[in-house]
Amino acid sequence: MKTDTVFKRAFNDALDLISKLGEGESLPSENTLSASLGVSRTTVRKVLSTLAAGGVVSGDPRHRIVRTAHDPMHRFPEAETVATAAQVEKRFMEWMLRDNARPGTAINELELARQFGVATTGIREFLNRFQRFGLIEKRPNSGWVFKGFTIDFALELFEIREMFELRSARVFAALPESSPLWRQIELLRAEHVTLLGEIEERFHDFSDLDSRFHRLINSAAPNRFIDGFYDIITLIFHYHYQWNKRDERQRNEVAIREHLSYIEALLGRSIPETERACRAHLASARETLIRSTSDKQPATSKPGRGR
Amino acid sequence: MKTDTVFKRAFNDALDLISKLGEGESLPSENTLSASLGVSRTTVRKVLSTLAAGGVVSGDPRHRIVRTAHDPMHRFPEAETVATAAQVEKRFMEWMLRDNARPGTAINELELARQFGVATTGIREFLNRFQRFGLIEKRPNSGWVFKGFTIDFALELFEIREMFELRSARVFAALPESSPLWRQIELLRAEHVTLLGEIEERFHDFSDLDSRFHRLINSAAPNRFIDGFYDIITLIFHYHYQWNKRDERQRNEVAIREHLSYIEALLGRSIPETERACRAHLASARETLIRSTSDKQPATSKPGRGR
DNA sequence: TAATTGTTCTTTCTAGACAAAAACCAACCC
DNA sequence: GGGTTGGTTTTTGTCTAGAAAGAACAATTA
Repeated sequence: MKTDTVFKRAFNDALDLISKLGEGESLPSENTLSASLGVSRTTVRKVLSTLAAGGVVSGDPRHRIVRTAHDPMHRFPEAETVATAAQVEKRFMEWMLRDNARPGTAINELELARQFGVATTGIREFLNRFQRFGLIEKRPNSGWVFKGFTIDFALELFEIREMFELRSARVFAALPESSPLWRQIELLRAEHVTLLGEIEERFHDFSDLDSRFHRLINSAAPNRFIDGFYDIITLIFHYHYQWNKRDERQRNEVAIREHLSYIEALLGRSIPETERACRAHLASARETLIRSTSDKQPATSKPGRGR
Repeated sequence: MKTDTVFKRAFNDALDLISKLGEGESLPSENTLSASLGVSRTTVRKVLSTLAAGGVVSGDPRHRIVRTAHDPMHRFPEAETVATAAQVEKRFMEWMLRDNARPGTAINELELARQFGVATTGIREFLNRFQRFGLIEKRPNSGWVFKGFTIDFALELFEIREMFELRSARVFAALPESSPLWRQIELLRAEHVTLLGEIEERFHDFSDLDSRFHRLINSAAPNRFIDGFYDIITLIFHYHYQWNKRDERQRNEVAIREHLSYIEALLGRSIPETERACRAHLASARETLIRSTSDKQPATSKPGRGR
């Protein structure tokens, strides 16, 4: 059966929305709500009827009115608002990065399903999508092998990343003056400067800024395969940095400064300067990642199930 | 329920194997058969008991003997020996490339399942794996959109392909004399020369040779992401050329000659020469692909299901 | 008549079931 | 005692089912 996480998240969002409205104010139409909550009208109607049943909005469908803006119904817990698929991703990344799974470990669909509390279908679907990240491999009729979050993985990842990023940076630096990207990168520079000023409190915010910066560079000449590759980078870094807090503030400060020289070089329209700054930044990012790879020997227990 | 395609293929292979043995000869052990048929011993035992029931081999398990080497039991039809997943791939590629699906077409899991005669699960699994090929895109809770086998796709594909192949070719040309790859590429050159001599009859064999050649180049410095990208190339070309027979003989002849100059350049250890030959080959391959892309306008009907 | 709500139909997501295939363990045997 | 076969257990591949979410169509209201 499908979970109703979409409904629950929409319901919570609707409560937020209502609390911004005053008491006695009228609600927007179902279509408008559908757009602002990002769900279908069917779900909006379910939310509205739940709200009406709880006495938060008044009855007339043509003219719904907010009854109690504050102290409304209780929200659904955060955990119930994420789809199974998303939860599987989170739990798997946790298993892999935080629990430091050994290279060569056999992945058992059934066991993971039990461990994560979902059906095997959900695990299979995730593993199939995750395959492209190069960290697992399938043995037909047998199962999956975890190849390990190793130095090799980091090196291969960064070899491609450097090729792609240099290519995009060169294109970016050669962009015509009329390109709207110049304005966007100046805005991003400002964001970097601001964040640097408040680095002590806000260093966690760098992760998102980093992703947006690199994706902006790539947007100079869009290529779906490069975009797809950046999904890998983003996912790995997102989870990796969530569980590797060592020197986080300092690492991020260094990275921001590297970004700033990189941006300066781009704004200076100098391709050699850009390349230098880009290479320097990627080299230090690579070092950070390598330092935390679990480069143990492959598990001594039978690797997978050989025939 | 699981299909028994593994058993049926193993059974057919076992018949082939037996026909190579004489009548009265004794069969290898279950373990040996398991290795040579590429299935588990469980499946081997099922095959053996079927064979015994059909009177093809004698009874004593410790010493099985071939009864009738020729005129044995009837083989299972080819179609029953391929797993559902593989059939879905074939049918989908057919739908996409041969039936020339329009860019923007919504992909309906249920409809495809009905059309292909499999359960929706099979379709979902395929689509999830196929997503990385950059030809489809997912709308959560809604469905998939086919982005089209367009000129843009071909251009983006070849931009990456050129980056990867030039990188690998440069590494290859700089390989030490002691590398075993030099011997391998000489063997491949010989295969090219042979095929060129018999091009009139054997031009279909080029597809496989092409794939092996490019994968050899890439093996000079293995990178899982490049390997993964070559899976895309291989799949696209495999199916594409199966349904685009126009000028096939001539196209392949040209490609073989290009490969040969490419190989000569590599054997000459000349990086500039190698780059030139590599670029020339990829440019003509790109032209071929572009010429056959379905570059129609996106379908005018609602693209996907917007909210 | 254009936007809004009501109703119905379709499709996606997830659980659950079950045979096929693999893996494991025990007995056997020159 | 290492290889071989006989049972048993575990896991994978695929189908079916059913509620949630989306989409389409009809009715209604201003």
